[in-house]
Amino acid sequence: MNTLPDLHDHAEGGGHDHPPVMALAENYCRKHGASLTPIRRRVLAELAASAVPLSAYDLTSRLHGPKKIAPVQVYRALEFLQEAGVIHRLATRSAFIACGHAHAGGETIVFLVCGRCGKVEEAHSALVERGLKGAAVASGFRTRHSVVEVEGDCAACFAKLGTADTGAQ
Amino acid sequence: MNTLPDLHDHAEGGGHDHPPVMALAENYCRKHGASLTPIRRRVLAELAASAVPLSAYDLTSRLHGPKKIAPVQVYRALEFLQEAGVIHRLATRSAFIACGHAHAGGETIVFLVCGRCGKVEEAHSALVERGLKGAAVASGFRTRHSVVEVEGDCAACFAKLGTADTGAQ
DNA sequence: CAGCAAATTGAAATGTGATATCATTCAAGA
DNA sequence: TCTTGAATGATATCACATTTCAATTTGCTG
Repeated sequence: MNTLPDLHDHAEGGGHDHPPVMALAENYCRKHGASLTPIRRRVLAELAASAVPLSAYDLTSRLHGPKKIAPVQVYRALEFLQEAGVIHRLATRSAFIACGHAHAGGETIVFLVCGRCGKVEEAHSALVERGLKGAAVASGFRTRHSVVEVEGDCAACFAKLGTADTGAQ
Repeated sequence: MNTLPDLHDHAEGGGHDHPPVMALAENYCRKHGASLTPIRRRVLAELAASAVPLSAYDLTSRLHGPKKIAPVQVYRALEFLQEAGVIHRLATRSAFIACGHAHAGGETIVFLVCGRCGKVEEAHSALVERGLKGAAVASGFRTRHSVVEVEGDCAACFAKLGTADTGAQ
């Protein structure tokens, strides 16, 4: 029931050992002659281990171990990881999530963001793609990329709510 | 050619005298026993007169006349105007635009944001609505609201580009 | 190995976006 | 007039992001 096509959870199977997104990152590095340096690896690992999006400053505090890490360093890692396609930034939250799925280039991702527990799942929708394309064409607009973020209650949180407050509107 | 249905420009017809959005705001105030105070009016007027989205701090600097206005006051005005539905916030820009169209409640707006000139137009798409609804239903997600922002080149900027850089990918 | 260039990291400061708190002013109604 | 609620003014602070430049590491290439 939770394995519908085109719908992915961000819990990474609860794995905090070596989640698939790590392999994706390593592949990217191999292909591009880049390197998954300690900072980048740690940032990605924290994101992959988190059930919810983390802000750059969340990451900064989680990463201060023996050596102190400044925000700018976290931002640099985040930039790299975004280019590698293994993390996404949620504009509505100013926060980041790891993403273990390989994305076809240019495909628009629909982020379903739970306003209660903060969890995010990704979805794809051919209808949304076509709708966005249509809107762009209608105005002669040349799309570079699209941001689609839906805020609401995830299934789990919705179920936890009493029937009060849930029905109307 | 530029009057296709469901497609609106934000130039407000170049009007900086008494754009339609002012009338909308006044209507809202009448209906809600609220008042379009000087600060609110000035913020809205600046937004209505601007061809591009303005940040809260853009507005703050434009508004400091005889009396100095602090950011928090601008944010309060922005909050009020958002509730009135006469301005929108662009999450991808952290900036605000005035909007002279009456929006049906709950309708998702597609913002087409030009990365070159900064201008924004609004569009609506039944396909996008249906796609988002479908994605939500597939995951048992209860939508509160959706953010859809498309970044690219508007028709005018696209036309200005040489054929170089414009064709492929 | 020496020397160089490019990539990465470290460090400090600053810029930008948004909110919290509390005191003051102002307008409308009892 | 008194009171009350809305709006404003002022200050501080939090949160998010970038600029700048120096130091270090890495991987060649001679």
